[in-house]
Amino acid sequence: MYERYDPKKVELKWQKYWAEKNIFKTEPDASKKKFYCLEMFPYPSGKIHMGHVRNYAIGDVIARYKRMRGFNVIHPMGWDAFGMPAENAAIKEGIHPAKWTYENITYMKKQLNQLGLSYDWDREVTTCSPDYYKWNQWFFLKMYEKGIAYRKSSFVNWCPSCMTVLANEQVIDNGCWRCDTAVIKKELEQWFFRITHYAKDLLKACDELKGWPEKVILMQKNWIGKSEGLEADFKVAGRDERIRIFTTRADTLFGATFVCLAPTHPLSEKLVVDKEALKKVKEHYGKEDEKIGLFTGHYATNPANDEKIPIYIANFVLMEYGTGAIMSVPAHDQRDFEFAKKYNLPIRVVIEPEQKSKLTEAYEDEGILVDSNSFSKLRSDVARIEIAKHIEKKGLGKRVINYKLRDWGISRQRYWGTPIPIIYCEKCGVVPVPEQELPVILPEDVKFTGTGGSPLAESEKFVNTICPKCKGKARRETDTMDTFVDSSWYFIAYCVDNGKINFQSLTPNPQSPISYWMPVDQYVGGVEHAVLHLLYSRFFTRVIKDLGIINSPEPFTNLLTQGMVCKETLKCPEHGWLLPEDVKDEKCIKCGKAVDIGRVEKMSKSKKNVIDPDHLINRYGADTSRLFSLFAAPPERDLEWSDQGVEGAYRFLNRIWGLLYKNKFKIQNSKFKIEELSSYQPSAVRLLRKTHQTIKRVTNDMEREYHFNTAIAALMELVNDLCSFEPKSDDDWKVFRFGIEALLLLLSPFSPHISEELWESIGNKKGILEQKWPLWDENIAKEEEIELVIQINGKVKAKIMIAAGQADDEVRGKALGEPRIQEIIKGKTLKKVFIVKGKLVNIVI
RNA sequence: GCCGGAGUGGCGGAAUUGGUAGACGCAAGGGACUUAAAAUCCCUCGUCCCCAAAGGGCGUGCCGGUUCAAAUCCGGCCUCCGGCACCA
Repeated sequence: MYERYDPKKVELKWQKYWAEKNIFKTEPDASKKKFYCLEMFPYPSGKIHMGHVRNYAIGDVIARYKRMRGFNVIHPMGWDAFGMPAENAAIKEGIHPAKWTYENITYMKKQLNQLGLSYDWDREVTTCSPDYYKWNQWFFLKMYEKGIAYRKSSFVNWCPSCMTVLANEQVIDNGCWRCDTAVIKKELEQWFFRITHYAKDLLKACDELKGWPEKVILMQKNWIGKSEGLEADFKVAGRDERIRIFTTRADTLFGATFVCLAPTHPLSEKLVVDKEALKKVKEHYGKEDEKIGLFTGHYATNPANDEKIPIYIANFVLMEYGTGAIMSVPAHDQRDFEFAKKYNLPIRVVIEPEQKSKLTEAYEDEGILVDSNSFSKLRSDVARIEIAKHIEKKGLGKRVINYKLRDWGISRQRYWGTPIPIIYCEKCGVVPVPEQELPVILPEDVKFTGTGGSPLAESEKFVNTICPKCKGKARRETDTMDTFVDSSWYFIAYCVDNGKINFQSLTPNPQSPISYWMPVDQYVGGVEHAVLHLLYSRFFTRVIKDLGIINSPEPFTNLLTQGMVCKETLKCPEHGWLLPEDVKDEKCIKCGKAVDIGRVEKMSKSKKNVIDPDHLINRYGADTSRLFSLFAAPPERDLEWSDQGVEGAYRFLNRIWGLLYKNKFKIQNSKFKIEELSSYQPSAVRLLRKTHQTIKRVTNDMEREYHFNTAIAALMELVNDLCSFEPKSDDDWKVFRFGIEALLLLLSPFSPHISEELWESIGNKKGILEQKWPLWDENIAKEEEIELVIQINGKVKAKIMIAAGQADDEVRGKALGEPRIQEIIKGKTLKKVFIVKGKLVNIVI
C-alpha cells in the first residue's frame, strides 16, 4: 500500500485480478435465488459518454449489492450494433460499416472495463453478428407462419433529389438532412409486425407492472391509446358501397353535415373522377399544415336520420386509424369546424353548451342534446350509448374499441441491418426462406453512395436467388429490419451462455437457462426508451412466450429510468458552442471574448457541453467518477455536472485512503469480536453505534428504490466519525477496525477498486467480492439518549436530552419542568399536551 | 391544446408515516500549518431585528384552507421540465 492514493494503479490491479479469476462469470444454480440485473446495451458509436457512465454505474451498484446479499446475479453486456451511424460513416468516410462498428466495440469495451463494471463477458452479444441476427430472421419466420408478420403498402419519407428513403431523424424541418430538398411521402410495400394483436393485453398488463415508474406506464397506456366508440355505415347514395366511419361521439351523430375519407381510402379512388386533384390531396396527407379537401360529387346517408350529406376527401383523415373515414360534426369538433369554414359547409349544433355563445370554435364538451329526434334532451354520456344501440339495432353499425397503436413497420431501405428472410418468386409469389438456410447473410459487395434505393438491391449475388419451392428464378427481399427488432429480445439471448443461442433445441423446455434467468429483475436505462423499446420488448416477449420458449409475458419486473446528465452550455459570440476546456475565466481561449453561459441542459455533442469519460477516468479514476455520478442526485432525477462535485468525491476517497494508511498496522493487529459493550469507553460505544446505524441506513437506502445519494451521505458521516475517533486501548482499536471494515464493505458497490485495495491492506485474505453484506444489530444501533424537542403552540422553545424509551408521563413531566418552559407557561392554563414518542412534546396554551 | 412531473439556502440535494426544515457534499468567509503556494486540518455559514450575546420575527414557487402541528394533506393560481399531439 502506497502513501498516496493512486487510482490508476489500484484500478488496473483489481481489474486484472477480477478478469484473471473470471470472477463475474455466472451459471444457473437452482439452489440459489437468481437476480437478473440489466442495463440497456449501448449503440457502439465510438466512445462512451457520461450518460453511459451513469447508467452503468447504477446497474453495477445494484449487481454488486445483490451479489453481496447472496443472490446468483447475472449481469451481462452487449452491443446494439446495427444502425444508421455506421452506414453514414461508410457514406462519408468510405469505411465499411462492419469495420467501423467492430473497432468501436473494441474501444468501448475497454472503456467499460476501465469503469470496473462487473459484467460476465462470456454472455456478450453483438447484434450485427450473423449468429445473432440469424435469430431475428428465425423469429420473423415464426411470426410469418402465425400471421404476425405481414406485408402491406405504406408511406415512407422520400428525398426526390437523393432518390432515397429517409428515416424520421433524417428529416429536418420537412427537408432532407443532406440536401435540404423537401421530403415527400412515397408509397412502398413493407413488412409489419402485428403488435396490435396484443394491444388489449399490452394495455391491460400495464396495471401489473408494479415495479415500473408510474410515468412510463402512463406513457405506454397513452401510446396504446384505447378508445371506445361506434362504427356506423353511411350508404353512398345511388351506389352499392357503404362508408364505415368510426366515432367516439355517437351523441353528435345528428350533427354530422358531411363525411370525410382518407385520401388513401379504397373508396376514394372509386368515387373521385379527377385523379389529379386526388393526387394533390394525397401529397398533403398526414401533414399538419393545412386542411385540404376535395368534394367527390357523391352523397352519403346518415344512418341516424337518413339525411344525404356530401362526401369529401380530406388530407387530415388517417387511413391507419379507425376505419379511415369519419363523419364530420363541425359544431362539436374543432378539425371539422375548420374544414367546414374553409369549404362553406353547414354547421349544426346538436349539443347545447351550458352557456350559449357565438360559434367561433367547435364546442367539444359534453352537454344536453338538441335537434336529435327522440334523443333530444338526453345528456351526452347517455345519448352516446342510446344512439349506438339504436344504430346496432338497425344493423348499420356496432360498438367497437379502437387503439391508437399501429402495427410496427419493420422494413428499412438500408444496408446495416438484418436482411428480411423472404424471397419473391415470379411463380410462387412471397416465399419465406427455409429455416435451415438461415442466416441470410449481409453481402459485402455493396457500395455506399447514400443515393438510390435499398443498398442491398445493388448486390447481384445477393438479390438473385432460387425459389425454395419451385427452384425457379427468384429475387430476395432487399430491405433490412428496424434495429428495434434487435433490442427487443437481446435480454433473452444473454441467458444462453457464450452466445450459443439455439431456440429450436430449447423449445419448449422449462429446464432451460432462459426459464431460470428470465424475467429481468432490474432493468436500468434512459427514459427516452419509455415507449418504443420497452413496448416492442413486451410485444416480443409475448410472441416468444407463445412459441413456448419463455414462461412470463413480461420481460422486465422492475424498471429504473435514470435521469439525464446535464451541464451548462458555453457559447462564444464568434466561435459558437464551446467545449468546457476551451473556456478560461469565462472567456473563449481562441479570441478572448466573454462567453455566454447558457442554461443547464442535457449533455450533447452538438452543444459541446460534454465531459469526456476518458479524461475523467484519467484524472480521477473510475471509483471517483462512479461515486460522483451516484452521489450528486438520486438515480431517477437529472444530474447536473459539477467539476467541484467530482473533486469532492475524490477528496472523500483520499480521506479514507489516508485514514487507513495512517493506521494500517494497528488495524491489521486488531481482530474484532463482539465484547460486552459495557467494557468500552463511551467514545468507542458511540462509534460502534454509528457503525451499526450506518449499516442500517445504507441497507435501507439501497432497498428503498436505490437511493444511492443518501447512502453515500451516510458513509461520509461514518468517515467523519472515524476520522475524529482517537483509538487508545485495544478495545478502541477493535471497534475502529469494525467501523473500517463495515465502511469498506458498504462502499464497495459504489467504488469497488479502492474498497478491494484497502480491504486487502488491512490483512484480509479473501476479496471483498466474496464477502457478505454486513448486518446491523438493532440493539447496538439504538440510541440510549434522545433529543426531546419541546414546542409551545407548535413552536420550538427548548431541546433537552433524555434517556430513550421513557413513559409519556415521565416525558411530559420533564418537558413541563424545563426552566425555559416554566417561564413561558407560568400563569397560563394548559389546554392540551401532545407527545410524539421519542421525538417531541407540543404544549398548547 | 391534452396528459404527466417538479419548484426547499449562493449551488447539488436531505427530511422514509403530518412531528426539530436545510443531513451530506460543493462554494464562500475566517483561522492553523508553510518562506510562500497547493494539499491538509479547525471554525462560521437560510434570512432579518440587535454593537454583541441572550432572545425573537420571517422562511420550503404564490394565495387560501384543514390540523395542536404542513416542505408533506386539500382547493385555486404561477413558472419550469418531459411526453403526446389532426387518433375522429
